[in-house]
Amino acid sequence: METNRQSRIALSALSALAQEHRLEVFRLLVQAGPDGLAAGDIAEKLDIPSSSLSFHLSHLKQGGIVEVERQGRSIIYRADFSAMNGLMSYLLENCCEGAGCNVAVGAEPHLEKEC
Amino acid sequence: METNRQSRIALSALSALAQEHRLEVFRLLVQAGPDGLAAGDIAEKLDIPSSSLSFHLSHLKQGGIVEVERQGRSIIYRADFSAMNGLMSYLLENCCEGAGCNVAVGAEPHLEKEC
DNA sequence: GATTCGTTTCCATATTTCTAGAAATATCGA
DNA sequence: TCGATATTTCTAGAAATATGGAAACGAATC
Repeated sequence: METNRQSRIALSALSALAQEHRLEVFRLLVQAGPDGLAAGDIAEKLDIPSSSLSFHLSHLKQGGIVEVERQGRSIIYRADFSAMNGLMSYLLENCCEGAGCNVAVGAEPHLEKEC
Repeated sequence: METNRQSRIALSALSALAQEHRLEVFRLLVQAGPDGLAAGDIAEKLDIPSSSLSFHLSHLKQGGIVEVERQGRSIIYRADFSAMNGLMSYLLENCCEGAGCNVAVGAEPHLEKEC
């Protein structure tokens, strides 16, 4: 089984997102945008015990899809959009064997692409 | 914890992808395009025992990211690109609180979007 | 209707992941 | 330095997931 670097990265990003709490956290961070959110704010908004949240945040960090920065006593988490791009590219790599197919691909309906 | 329909769908798609074998299978199907691949072909290409592969294929089907069709004795699997679009939209919903931010989003570098 | 082929289901086992309280760590203000 | 605040690490038990051989199944062929 070939487990190259790229697939390990994609796998850890996907595993990071594939959990109820973490998916909620990530979407919250997407919505928060560049300002991000402190761990405590996330815990409060989603009503998750801090130790559980910390477990999940470290998964998201490990998965490379959030960025972390200490700010005083707080620790700020931010969604990493470029990692999302990378993940998508990997998933759709060599789509349709490079044949000029008409499969719609993109984040929004109007973002279609021949691949 | 709000577990609505959309988040359950996204979660099952993500869990489907978040496994080494299944990620490989999905990418193989993406590359195969609209023709898809028979279960046996996948098993052979990836060298996975048929019972294990069947377990994983049913996960991918359950996750809604592949389509299935019987064709004679074979069972053909195909990547479901529209499900991928839906997943992406959900993940990036209300990005940056609707503020005109400049976060790059899309499957490929040139597919950027203000969200 | 018996046989072969492709695939799935069943099963027990092995492994991974999740949970949250308690304790530890780091930062700040008085 | 002390106390309050914010967060992480440690822990072990519970729950979920992965594995692959054997048996069962359905569709085609003889």
